[in-house]
Amino acid sequence: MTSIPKNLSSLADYLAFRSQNAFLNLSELQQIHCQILTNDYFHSNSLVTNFLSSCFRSQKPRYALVFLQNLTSPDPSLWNSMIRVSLESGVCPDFLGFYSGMLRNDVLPSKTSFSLILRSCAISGEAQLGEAFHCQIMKMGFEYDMILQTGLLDFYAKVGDLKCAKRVFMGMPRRDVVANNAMISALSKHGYVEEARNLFDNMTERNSCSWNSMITCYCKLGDINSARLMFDCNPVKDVVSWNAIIDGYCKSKQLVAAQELFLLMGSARNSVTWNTMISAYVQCGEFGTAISMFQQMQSENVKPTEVTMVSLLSACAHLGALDMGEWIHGYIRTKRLKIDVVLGNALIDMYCKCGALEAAIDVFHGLSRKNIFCWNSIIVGLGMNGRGEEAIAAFIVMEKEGIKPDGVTFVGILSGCSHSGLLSAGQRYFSEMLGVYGLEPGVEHYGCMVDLLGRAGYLKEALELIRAMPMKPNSMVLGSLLRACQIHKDTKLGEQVTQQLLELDPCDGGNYVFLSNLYASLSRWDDVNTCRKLMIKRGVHKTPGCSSIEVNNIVHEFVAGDTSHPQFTQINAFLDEIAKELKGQGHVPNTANVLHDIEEEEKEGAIRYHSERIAVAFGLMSTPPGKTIRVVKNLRTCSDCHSAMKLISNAFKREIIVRDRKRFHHFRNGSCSCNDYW
DNA sequence: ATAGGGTTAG
Repeated sequence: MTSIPKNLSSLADYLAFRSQNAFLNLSELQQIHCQILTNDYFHSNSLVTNFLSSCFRSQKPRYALVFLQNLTSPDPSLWNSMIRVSLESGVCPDFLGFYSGMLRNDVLPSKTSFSLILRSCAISGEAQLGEAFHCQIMKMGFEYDMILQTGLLDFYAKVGDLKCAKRVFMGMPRRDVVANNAMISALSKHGYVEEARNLFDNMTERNSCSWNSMITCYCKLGDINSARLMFDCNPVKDVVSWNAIIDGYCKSKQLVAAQELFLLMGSARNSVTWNTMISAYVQCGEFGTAISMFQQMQSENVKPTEVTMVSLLSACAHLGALDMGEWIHGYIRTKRLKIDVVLGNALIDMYCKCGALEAAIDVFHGLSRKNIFCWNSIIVGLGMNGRGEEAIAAFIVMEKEGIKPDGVTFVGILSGCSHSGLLSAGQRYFSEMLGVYGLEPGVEHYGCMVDLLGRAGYLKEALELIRAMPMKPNSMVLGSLLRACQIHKDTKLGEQVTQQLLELDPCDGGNYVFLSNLYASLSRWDDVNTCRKLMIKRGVHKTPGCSSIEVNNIVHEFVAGDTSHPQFTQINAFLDEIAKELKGQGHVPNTANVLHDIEEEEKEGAIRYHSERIAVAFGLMSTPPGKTIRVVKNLRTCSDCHSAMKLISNAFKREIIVRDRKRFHHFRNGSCSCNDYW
């Protein structure tokens, strides 16, 4: 390491260089601190600002506070720099700490200090705190100038307090473009397009931001045509205008139009443009396209950001692509991207949905701040993976930390109880929702309860609950009941429910298959035929079962009956070998039996097994012994495959994790984490 | 001052 320069200008250069390329450790920060103090630092505000910013970039914001507390100057400008730096860095904007630090050190906050603090409150959504500061500003008797007023206006606009925003706006003696623009965005946030448009039309001066605000305003309302008109009329188009209209097309599901504009932009695209497109593809389920867009983005030297990572992680979560998810996590670390609540949540969700619970828990504990999303993701994830008790334990800790649960939290808790068979706990939490937490149960919570009761065999109670519901049952609720009928072999009720379900959701192929299987189990072949014909008549197709497995960073997909995999012959031979092995262990295959599986796949061509079995066979033959096999399936796994998997996990001494449509099965040593209860 | 991101039951 080179020694730290002594004179001010080379110290500044050194600092800029070091802090950009590496984390500064504490001793290096201390040495630089000493150098600054031995120099005439009062005349080098920019150097100090640079130093403070280095502290933040090196993730040692507390050292910045140490630095400031050693100053004796009553001048608030360095403190203001600190707040500004903290705002820019986005790491723990502890503006409240800085404010009290100023007071503790007898530094009188200036008007600028308050403006900055208001911005911090606006960005972090601290509505109450910001209002308190507003009162403080009035008490201190500051003269209201444009900057302060615009700050207040922006604060109220950002926290969504339209009334106060209007009051500040009206009270302004003069309104410049900035103020008008802030007001437009406040109005647009509440959907008042006409008022916003009025203001816009009456403005004497408009800049690109004014136009862009109107574009997003129309986009938010779904009026893409008016948005496009604004875009076309905008004489000062910039990247933001393009990005806004592209996002507008994406949000209204017109990806072709979005792609067209995207291509037109050429090299004018920035990272936001790419992120917009990538997230749009992820949201449409076109994960492959999203990933190749990411590669293209890199080849065009546009820096991926935290937002890019969030979208990609979401794609991994859907695909169950753990290897790629881990690669992204590594990328985040090497590029030192900031793991904030949103990115943290995306990581937690990805690991949970890939069945890597320990990794999810590690990320969760590593977050310095956790919001309701993070808690919900870990609670839902634990429940989904059959760890209901731990989900409840997490819920209890969450409460202790003062985070208020919401509807999603209860979906996680209740479904977790259901997956783990915790009947009484589930019932208790359901009743506490309204009684203790003041949350009105929604149809999704009733759905969870029907599932919980039904699985435990309380079919009558489940039916009563559906009758007593304040809303109409949807297909999820009836589907839960149906599943319970199937498990507990109540064919009579099952038939009734299926009929209802068919009326409610005539396009869901799974329902027809269930009904057909139900009739078959009663040997009512005429009804089986009628049902099949009805399916054909209505043009309903059953989603084919599809399982994927990631081997050496390549996702292999298997569909029953599809022989296109290059190693088809070897896989098929290996499947026979497995079947022999299973037979030796006393497993009686029941694939010829159409009785009990809602979503049994067609047994076509040369492949006689469900897709998950093929994927597992491929995994066994192409990965080293002892490696965990992870398979993702789009439908629910059938009971025959389920019992086969248990035996395979034992015979081949492998942990097999199958994520089916609804939950995880962790097969190990001949048993499954779901306790055969799914 | 304007653009891009996350959790939900069968």
